[in-house]
Amino acid sequence: MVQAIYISDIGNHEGHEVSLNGWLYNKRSSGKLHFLQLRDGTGTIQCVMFKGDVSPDMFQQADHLPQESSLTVTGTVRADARSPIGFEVSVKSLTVHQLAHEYPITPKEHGVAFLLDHRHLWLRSARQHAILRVRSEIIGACRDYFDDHGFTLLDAPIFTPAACEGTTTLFPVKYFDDTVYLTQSGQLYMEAGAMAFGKVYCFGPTFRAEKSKTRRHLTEFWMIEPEVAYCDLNGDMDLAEDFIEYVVQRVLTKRQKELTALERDLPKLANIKKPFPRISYGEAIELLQKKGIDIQWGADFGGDDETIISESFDRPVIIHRYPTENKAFYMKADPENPKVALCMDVLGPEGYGEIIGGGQREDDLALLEKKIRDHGLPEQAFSWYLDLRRYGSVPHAGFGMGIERMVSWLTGLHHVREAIPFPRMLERVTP
RNA sequence: UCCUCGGUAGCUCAAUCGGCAGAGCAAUCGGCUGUUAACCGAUAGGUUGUAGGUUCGAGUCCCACCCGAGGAGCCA
Repeated sequence: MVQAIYISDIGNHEGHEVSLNGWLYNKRSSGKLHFLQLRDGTGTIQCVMFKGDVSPDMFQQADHLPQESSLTVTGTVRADARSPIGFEVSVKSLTVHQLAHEYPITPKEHGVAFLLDHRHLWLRSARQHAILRVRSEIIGACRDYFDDHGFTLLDAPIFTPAACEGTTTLFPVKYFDDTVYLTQSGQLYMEAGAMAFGKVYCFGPTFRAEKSKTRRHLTEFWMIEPEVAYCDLNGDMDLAEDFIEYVVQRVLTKRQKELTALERDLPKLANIKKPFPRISYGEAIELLQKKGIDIQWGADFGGDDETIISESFDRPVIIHRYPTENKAFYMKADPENPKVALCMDVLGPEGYGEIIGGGQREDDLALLEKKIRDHGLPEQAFSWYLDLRRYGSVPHAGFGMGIERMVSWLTGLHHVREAIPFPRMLERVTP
């Protein structure tokens, strides 16, 4: 019995006969030989079949293999300087598991709409493969970071009774005779967790029913949210900075092959090291004004404004202390200047926009009650949350990081839709 | 929700002023002993998003709707 191996492991089998289980990625023919590009999920390798080496039937069959047919190829591993991976397989026999129907995604150009309609097949292409392996590494790095720094994973619920922030649109779900909503953040639950465990994080899907139609938005995305008791805004920024540095450097080390395949500028990522520049909202406004932008204190940053700010630095920039007005009710006002909140955003470089948003939470019961009233929120729905301020309230802080935006930044994507296996967007929920 | 652009063969696109519906790739058949999005020859492939209207004649002009892409606002 010939040993079945993965293509990623091919280098350990030079000169030996092996079997490869996979799918036909592409095929070329030259009369008396066939070049079969076989992929198995770990890589792609060229399998060369000479007419004299196999039966006439097998050679004829190999000439009529549709793209993505499932195959087992048996042959001898041979070093070859012409191969991009250094090896080829000289085919001795071929088993066809299924002759694929005509495959819609050809090795030519396709439009985005067509590819998204065939997302379940698009995942097989080399570029998508590289992106999603980087995503997998990013998620692994995020979890390892928090696990190794004393955090406890505490899963937040997906069904929630009310808005976390009131302003953002939620997806209603029929829940027996009631209506509940798909979560838009696990934060409030993480605050409960921080009071119980000290340091916690959650990682799960998040839903926003905003009718956003931009390269940075999905209606369903994955967010990782740490929350730390006895932590202030500065501690929160320290955590975000250390966390991002770890994730970026780890992906750079372990997924260099994928990043190179995606033609990512590696030195730019290697440069992502602590400390990150930290500027206040007010300083960001001044920076924009100096660049000739007509913007006044109190205004929100638009996408273009964020890009201008982030392109002024060679690494992520932390912007802190935004105006309290228009910010979520749970954000703590700065005791030294109540017009601003102890919150922060981390903007990715190269115009990638907001990667992280977070800050210090309001820990005073009376102030929090007042803010809930001022925001017109149903006090009853937040009574459990207010308990956290009744029973041993302490300063605490946290943040949320959008996984897809991180993936987009690190892989250099133009749109977050490629950063998740099956994107959900306005007007697109299939496949 | 608003603004802009688009919808023609399975895919990517062309079709001049309103005048015969076209090409490349994929498919099918044939050729080639080193191809790298292989190449060469041939065959087949169409309700031009939908429904109205103008016209001798509409892929092309007008109206409505559907779908998609890009951007804005909002956010991670």
